[in-house]
Amino acid sequence: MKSQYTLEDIAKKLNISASTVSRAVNNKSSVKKETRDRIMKALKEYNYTPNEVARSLKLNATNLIGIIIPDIRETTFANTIKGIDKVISAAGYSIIVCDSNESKTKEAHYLDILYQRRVDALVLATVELKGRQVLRFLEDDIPVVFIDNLPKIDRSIDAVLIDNMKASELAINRLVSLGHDQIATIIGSIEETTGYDRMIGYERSLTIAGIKVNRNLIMYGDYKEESGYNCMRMLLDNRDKEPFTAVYVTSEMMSVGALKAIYEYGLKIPDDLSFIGFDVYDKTGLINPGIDTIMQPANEIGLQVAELLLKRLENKDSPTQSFKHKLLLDPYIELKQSCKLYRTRKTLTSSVAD
Amino acid sequence: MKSQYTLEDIAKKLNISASTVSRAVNNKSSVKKETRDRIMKALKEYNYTPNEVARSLKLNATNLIGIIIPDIRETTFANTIKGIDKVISAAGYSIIVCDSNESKTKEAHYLDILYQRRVDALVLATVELKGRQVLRFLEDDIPVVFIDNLPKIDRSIDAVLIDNMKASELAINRLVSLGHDQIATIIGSIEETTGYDRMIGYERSLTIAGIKVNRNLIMYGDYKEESGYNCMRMLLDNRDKEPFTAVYVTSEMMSVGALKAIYEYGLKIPDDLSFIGFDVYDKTGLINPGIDTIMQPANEIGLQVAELLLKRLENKDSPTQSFKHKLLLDPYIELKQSCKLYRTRKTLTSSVAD
DNA sequence: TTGAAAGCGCTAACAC
DNA sequence: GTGTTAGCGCTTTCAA
Repeated sequence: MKSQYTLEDIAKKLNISASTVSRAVNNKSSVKKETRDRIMKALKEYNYTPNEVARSLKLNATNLIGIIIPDIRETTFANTIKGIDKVISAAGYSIIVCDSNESKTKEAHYLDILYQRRVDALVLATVELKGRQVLRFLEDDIPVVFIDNLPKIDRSIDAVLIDNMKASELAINRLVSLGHDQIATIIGSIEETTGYDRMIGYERSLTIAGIKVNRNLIMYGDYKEESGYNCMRMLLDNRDKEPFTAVYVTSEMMSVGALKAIYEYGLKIPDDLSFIGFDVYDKTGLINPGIDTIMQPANEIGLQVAELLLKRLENKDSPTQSFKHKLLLDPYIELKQSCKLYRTRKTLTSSVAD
Repeated sequence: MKSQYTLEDIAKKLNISASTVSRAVNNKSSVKKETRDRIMKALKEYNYTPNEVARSLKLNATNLIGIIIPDIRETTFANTIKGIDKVISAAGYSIIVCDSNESKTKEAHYLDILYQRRVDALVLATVELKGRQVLRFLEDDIPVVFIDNLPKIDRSIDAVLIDNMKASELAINRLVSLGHDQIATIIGSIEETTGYDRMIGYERSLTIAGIKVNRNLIMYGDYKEESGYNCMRMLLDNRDKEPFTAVYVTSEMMSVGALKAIYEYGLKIPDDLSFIGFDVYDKTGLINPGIDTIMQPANEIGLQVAELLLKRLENKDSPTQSFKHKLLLDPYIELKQSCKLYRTRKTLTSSVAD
């Protein structure tokens, strides 16, 4: 008993036309109840399943969403994907996931593939800032939503991001409120909007708090663990000349690197140094001491991306340059035990923990 | 300037037939060099991209692999997907990822969708043990590879798993070699092959070591954190009647739950209790004390799945009941600081750490 | 070496 | 309400 029957097959068995069967399958207009019932019965009997490929070709829509991310193992991306999948699958779409492994070449390759596959929309956490390849999608009016990072292209685009300035504000305000006024930071590449905004947020919060920005306390890394480690070492090596009582590190892996450097120096957190990280996920709750961290609402990002996508997909008719959305979601801060009250210029033997 | 040209479009511009252009695009037999060059030039000029959907329909192959997993946020699954993607994308396939969220209903739904989409193959970490739905794929000779867990179906299937008996052996042998002979364990559901095998491995290793299995030291959970917590509490509550000096917990989230219970009781690891977990990922290295853990080679699993898949995909002609593979990969143990030497029946005040 | 034609499975005018 | 027809973009016989 063969299993892949076509509309034609079913139609023939019932001595009716394929179009009528199609209409019944898709609950389209006007099929006589009696006919519909016969069809439904046959559909079940022969275990008919529509062929999405043929449908896609005919309708010029694949119901497929392409997603390219630099590393699926990063909890924040996995969460975002999960959020997207949840909303989008309920609307009849599926997602093709591509892991560019932080490589521009692979990203470019995947963009080609996804274009060939005629995905209906694209979600992109790009590592290629020039974004030339993406233009093709935009020109064809294929919705593209950027996450995590914005490319430098001369065109209005859809994006769902966190408010990175606010992220830094959360961190700095927290430290300032604990009495810190010598706060070091490790920032990612300021070539990227993400890094740039986080730096601006850092500087602005300090300024607003009446604290002078000391550029010697700002280090620039590349989001990887090693750069966090190296930057932290440099800060610590220089600590007698440029003292600081707290440090704010702006990515997960740089946070990890920085913490390793700190522990290597034999320093205790929070006693010797207050620390705020970024995206330091602790699913297990076993990280000890717990690290205060700024977090992106990764799942929420996914949900918002999906909503935006669906909106775009529904209004495919709208003009090319329809109004684009740049959604800025709020980051939040997770308080654990890595920050401590600091009494400036006072001689308390031991400060009180928060 | 429109961007989606078809073969026909290109052919017309060159006053040749679409079939010739097709042949050139696919590097097929016998196209005169001169014609080929003209075609290639035009392809570039008009920025032609083949339409995979049409190709899929014609060739009855989508080059799409469906993957269904219970939770993409689990590091082990993310790793496996990454492994699969790496190999498979190099071979021209893409993956559709579906997160069943541990729900049988969603799993069933996704199976439907993937079947409709005519994926060329399926990778399945099933939560539905009966696996009726999967039969359809098998009947159509669509390759299916199981990971993580085996369904109870009466049919030979492909699978890539770890050797779960060996996993338990690694854990128990380690503890035994440290002198422990009262070893508790928390096992997942033994309805599933995974849990069953881990239990057998536990019992066998003890027996081989000449230690009598004490069933009161075996608890059964459901892989979730809460069950790990509850099981551990029961063990601890009963510890004066059924003493144990070490515990082996067989899943990540149960490990986390168990550890929380242990800490709540004010016990110190490894001083008061030696502990071996399962899949306790510590990407950051910040878990303190570090937890000894059995690990699945998740990325390697992905690579093997992909290789197996490609093999199946190449031999589509082979008979329905071609020889199936059950690949058992080796788990490994990660040693940190959660186990300690235990001198049975001796009165050392403090044991020596490993 | 190339072209014509058929057809993959489906949907949507359009006619009746 | 239903059937006929055309066609989505591609590949592949078969014939020239």
